[in-house]
Amino acid sequence: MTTTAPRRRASISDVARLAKVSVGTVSNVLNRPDRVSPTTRERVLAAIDDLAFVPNGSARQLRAGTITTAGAIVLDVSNPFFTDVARGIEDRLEEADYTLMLASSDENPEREARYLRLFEEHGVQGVMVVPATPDVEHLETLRGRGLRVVLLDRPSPVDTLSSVAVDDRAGAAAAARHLVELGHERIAFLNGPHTIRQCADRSAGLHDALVELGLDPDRALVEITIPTLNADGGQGGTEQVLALADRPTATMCVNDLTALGALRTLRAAGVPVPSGMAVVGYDDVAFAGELATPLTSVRQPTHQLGHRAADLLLDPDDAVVQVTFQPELVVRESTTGVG
Amino acid sequence: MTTTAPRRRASISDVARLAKVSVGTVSNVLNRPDRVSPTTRERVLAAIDDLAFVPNGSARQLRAGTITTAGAIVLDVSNPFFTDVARGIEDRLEEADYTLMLASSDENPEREARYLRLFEEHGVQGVMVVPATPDVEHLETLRGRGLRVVLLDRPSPVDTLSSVAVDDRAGAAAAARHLVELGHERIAFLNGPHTIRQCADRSAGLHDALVELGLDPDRALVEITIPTLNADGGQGGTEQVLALADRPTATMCVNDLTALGALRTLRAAGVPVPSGMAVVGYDDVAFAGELATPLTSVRQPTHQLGHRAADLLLDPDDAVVQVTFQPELVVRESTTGVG
DNA sequence: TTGAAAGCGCTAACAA
DNA sequence: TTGTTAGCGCTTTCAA
Repeated sequence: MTTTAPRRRASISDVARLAKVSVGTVSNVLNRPDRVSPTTRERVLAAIDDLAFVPNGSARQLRAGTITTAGAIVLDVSNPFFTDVARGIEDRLEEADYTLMLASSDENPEREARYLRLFEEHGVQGVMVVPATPDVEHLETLRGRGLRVVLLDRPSPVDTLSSVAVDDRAGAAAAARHLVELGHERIAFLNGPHTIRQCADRSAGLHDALVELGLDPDRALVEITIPTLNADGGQGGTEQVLALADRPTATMCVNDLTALGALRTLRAAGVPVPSGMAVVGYDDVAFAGELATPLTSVRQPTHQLGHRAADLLLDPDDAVVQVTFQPELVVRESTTGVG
Repeated sequence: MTTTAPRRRASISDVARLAKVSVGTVSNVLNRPDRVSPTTRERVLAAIDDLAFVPNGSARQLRAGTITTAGAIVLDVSNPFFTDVARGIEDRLEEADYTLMLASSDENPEREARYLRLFEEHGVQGVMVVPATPDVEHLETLRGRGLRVVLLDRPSPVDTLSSVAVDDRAGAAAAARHLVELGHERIAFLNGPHTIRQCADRSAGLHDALVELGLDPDRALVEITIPTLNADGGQGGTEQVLALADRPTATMCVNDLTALGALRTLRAAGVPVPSGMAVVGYDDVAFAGELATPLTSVRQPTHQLGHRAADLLLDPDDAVVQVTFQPELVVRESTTGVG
């Protein structure tokens, strides 16, 4: 084929003119073909083909008011945890013939706001968001304006917003209990800022468990705040842990990417895992079990999380529902050693 | 705050009425604030705030004709290779204040077509796509209609389309040479269908290298086609390799996710790596170096790939440019053993 | 079965 | 500086 110079997109009236019918008829061919006689329909379809006509979505939407598109904002698209969740969302949306616009806030509230605005401007049916801040007032406002809003991976702090979450306190507590049972009495926790709810909750879960087990958290726990929740953050955090005067014997990581960085750093420093330092991750991503030292991690039902979120977004009753899943500790050699 | 019942979104004329100005003035406040006197501007902004007015993107776009949004379609959002590429795209787009709509074709041409259509309907500035088929005619057509099109991770077969790619033949050839130098004379290749260009090219690169080294590809190479280019595919493919009568001594995988599945399967079967079976991956994703057996892999400049693609999409001259990056073999223990 | 026309919300040209 | 108005491309009455 020859590529023609880009020219104005054909519109419905171009089609109408070529097919010698009215625009209304073209629209009917598009939307209610049975109302059009076979012969004219044929003629119109031929014209559409001829002009390579693609209906203008903006115009359609402007007229119709709403569309079958939903938006999702996660903290980091390069984190397998979030892409697995996105996959769950997509799978559910596809059943309903909806499409997903996916964006990444990078844990930055301004980026989150920017995408939220973009989505709203484009009239999405609703948004699923992993909030970058504890504050969800802007999301309540959005809901007040008629958009569906579902909080992702975060229990709703208000009863006007639906949410789908995993019990982060329980997950972190399970990990802590496991470490204490193995005899660890001093634990480092590489965590993100507490403005991210998951981080705050996991920290609280650790605290709770330590107290419950009769340990003094102020003494048993060293929380190190890392700037980014990925391998680089894990590396930087681990360097700090290794420099600590009274070095902990175990490191708990806020997610598996962070744990990956931690393992890498420990290996480079010649610290054996788990005998020199036990390591626990969070998320149980696909590669966790295949690492040099298979990683003990807290598994979350990612796909289900996304699937359920999309389900709520599509709920015809627009009910407000809070769903909480339970995580599961998966024990591997990074805490128990070979065997 | 109290959540009010969802009602009709405020429009520009609602704002105008409340602020006692014309719609034109409201539009000016929004788009050319300096043309409006401070007092009226104040009044309009107050009204905007009052009504929680958000301009309707569809209407704006319908009027303006185009928007600062670009679309990208990759084969699989859960593959770190593609999310890293997406990250590169986003970073470049953000500089230009563009936003990205990301979608995943799952290697399915129909899904690709569906998203392409969605993007076009929504008037995106352009699309960056990793095509699911060798055929790019539909993309040329799209370009003929005035959309920017950049082929991602795939050299353009035509001179009307820009592309950003990595030399897949060279990457595969380097891996093959490495294996042959280590003494392997029978190599399994877990590959996807040749309808995916990367798969076809990597296969060709392997062939080339073997011939060049004086080996008979028909004897030295066993290509096994896997249905999905992920860990599950790698597992299934490896099971087939292990069942082969004349078992190869090395397995080359079309990507690292596939290699992950291969390593898992080999471990479960008690086959030591690399002494029982050498393994090579492709992409050199973040975890490749941290696996139980650190993975030899072909590194690609993912972030650059995306960054450059977005760059071409935004090019004011709309020039047609074909960019090819060179990959780099990263040798680790999955081929050389401990040491 | 088909056509005519109103109008979705916005921008931009022009007038006042 | 502000207001008026045409029109972007489409869907949807209502009439013919």
